[in-house]
Amino acid sequence: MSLNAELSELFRILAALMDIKGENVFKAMAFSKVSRILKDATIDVKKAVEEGTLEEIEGIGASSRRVIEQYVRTGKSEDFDAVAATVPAGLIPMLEIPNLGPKTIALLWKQRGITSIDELAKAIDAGKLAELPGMGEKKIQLIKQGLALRTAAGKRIGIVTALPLGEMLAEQLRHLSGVAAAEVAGSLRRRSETVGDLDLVCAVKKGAGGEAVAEAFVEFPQVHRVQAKGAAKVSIATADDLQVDLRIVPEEHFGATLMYLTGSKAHNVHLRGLAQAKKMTLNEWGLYELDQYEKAKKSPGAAPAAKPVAAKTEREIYNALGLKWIEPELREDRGEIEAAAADALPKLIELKDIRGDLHCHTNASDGRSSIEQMAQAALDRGYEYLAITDHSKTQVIANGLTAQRLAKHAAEIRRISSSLKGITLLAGCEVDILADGRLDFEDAVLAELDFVVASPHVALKQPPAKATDRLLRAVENRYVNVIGHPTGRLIFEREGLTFDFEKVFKAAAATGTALEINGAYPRLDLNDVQARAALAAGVKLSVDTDAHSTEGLDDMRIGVFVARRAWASSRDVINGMTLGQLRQFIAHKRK
DNA sequence: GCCGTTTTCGGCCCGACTGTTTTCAGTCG
Repeated sequence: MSLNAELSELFRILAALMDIKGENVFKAMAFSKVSRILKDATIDVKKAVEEGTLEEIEGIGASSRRVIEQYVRTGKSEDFDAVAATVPAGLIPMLEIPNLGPKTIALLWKQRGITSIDELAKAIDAGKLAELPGMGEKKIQLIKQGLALRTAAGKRIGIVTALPLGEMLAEQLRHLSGVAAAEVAGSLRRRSETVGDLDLVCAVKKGAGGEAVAEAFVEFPQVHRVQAKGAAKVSIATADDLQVDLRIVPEEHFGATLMYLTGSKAHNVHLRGLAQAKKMTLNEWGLYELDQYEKAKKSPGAAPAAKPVAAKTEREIYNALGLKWIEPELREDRGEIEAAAADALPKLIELKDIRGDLHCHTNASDGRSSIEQMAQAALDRGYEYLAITDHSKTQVIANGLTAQRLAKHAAEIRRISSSLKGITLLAGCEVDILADGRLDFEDAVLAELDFVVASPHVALKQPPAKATDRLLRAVENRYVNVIGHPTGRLIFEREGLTFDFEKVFKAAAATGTALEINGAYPRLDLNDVQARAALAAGVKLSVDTDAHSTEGLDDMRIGVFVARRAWASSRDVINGMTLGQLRQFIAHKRK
């Protein structure tokens, strides 16, 4: 775990301890914020401490700074240890149990001496929870249910699984009578690489009731269990124990609810702060003048009886707050609100800006489709070019090409390319970056190719210093145009390489080497935060699919989501270039 | 704990739903 990650975890636990201790909730929120800041940070915390730049970071105050500084120097924090000594460590994981929160955990601890999940389970079975204040039979059953669910609840699913499900549910909602609009919201709308649950927003037309939609929704075939059902909100679980939350609102409030449910939480909190500064209040019903809102009559599930400043569309609400509309992918409170206020948001890349795919395989190595089939599929997707980049010889398991086979393959690619209209094939290779940074082919072999992707496939657990040298060596090779899936991580499966990002980004920018956003799930490598830091260092990105079949080319959509979350414009991405520009990019490095 | 053209003290985002409650606390997002 990196130092940033360790500290982020430390503050996450510190916030949890505050919650359980029943400290001021804002204290816990403050620590949570520090945890999030450290998780998102692409800065090197150690360096920030050494250079004294920690205090420039908003949200990190004197107390947190003291903890960070001591931890960086000594690997521990006395402040943290002092708090941790007062609360049993076993209580922290209990916070992950659905339906069980900090107040109840503290109650169980103080009144029944329960200090771990195991003890909780035993206490329930022994009937020891009865007669606690506020603890009825239903509540005990809820906690029991939560215990049974906890493994599933902590499980996140990938965007490639969640997106089709979410889009299908939204489409089913749109077909219900009285429904004006339905959209996916939540982290899925922000295109996070994984999601913990699904959020949907449904707008009903005037005169139509939310009850009917709620009733119809719980009858959808995907619904396995209903957890809560009101006229404004329904929570269900699918057969796979994925939670789906639906909000139902009158259409004139659709934008406010969509915005609220899209989040992120940090983004929303920041916006509500802005609203307050303007003597307004922002909630899922809309943006209201504070004095009018306070006077207005309110009842659960119904819009407050006040005229909102804005509510119908997201754009109106952002504008009323003095902001440009913010793309959902940016809503992480990573500077997008400040940028929106300054009209300095990037024009995010879109799928239609992509002119070609620069990393794919054919049946010459481990792909399933032929050169012709891949070329036709690329043409069908409107591409101007396609680089065919089969594996190099070390990838025996992937039927990697020897230099001899590669030369023949390249000739074949060029022959087919010259017979095609509307698309150019680039004869390339995905050459292995060996553990020591040597490439799997000599320069003389690479020099014969039009395009080279160099990727690490093995030795993905080597120490950071070695990994840094390894990648730098590949970056500095004049024939290497893209570093493919630079870390080699696989979501949920392996962490991949850690290396000195700053150093590698700097070298990539200086040499004219692009870094890949590999759109093949579960790679998504670089990830959003890394890719954004690369862009900030002046690096170009290459958004590719690593397709092993014609259908694999469709993963470009996912790759573009990651690029958008990295704040990338089309000009930041080499396969947003025309073929002529791309050839210049390649030639420039070879000079 | 953090922050400041509204504040160095006193605020800090806000509502829906459930359960145990006779008016609210806890959890969730």
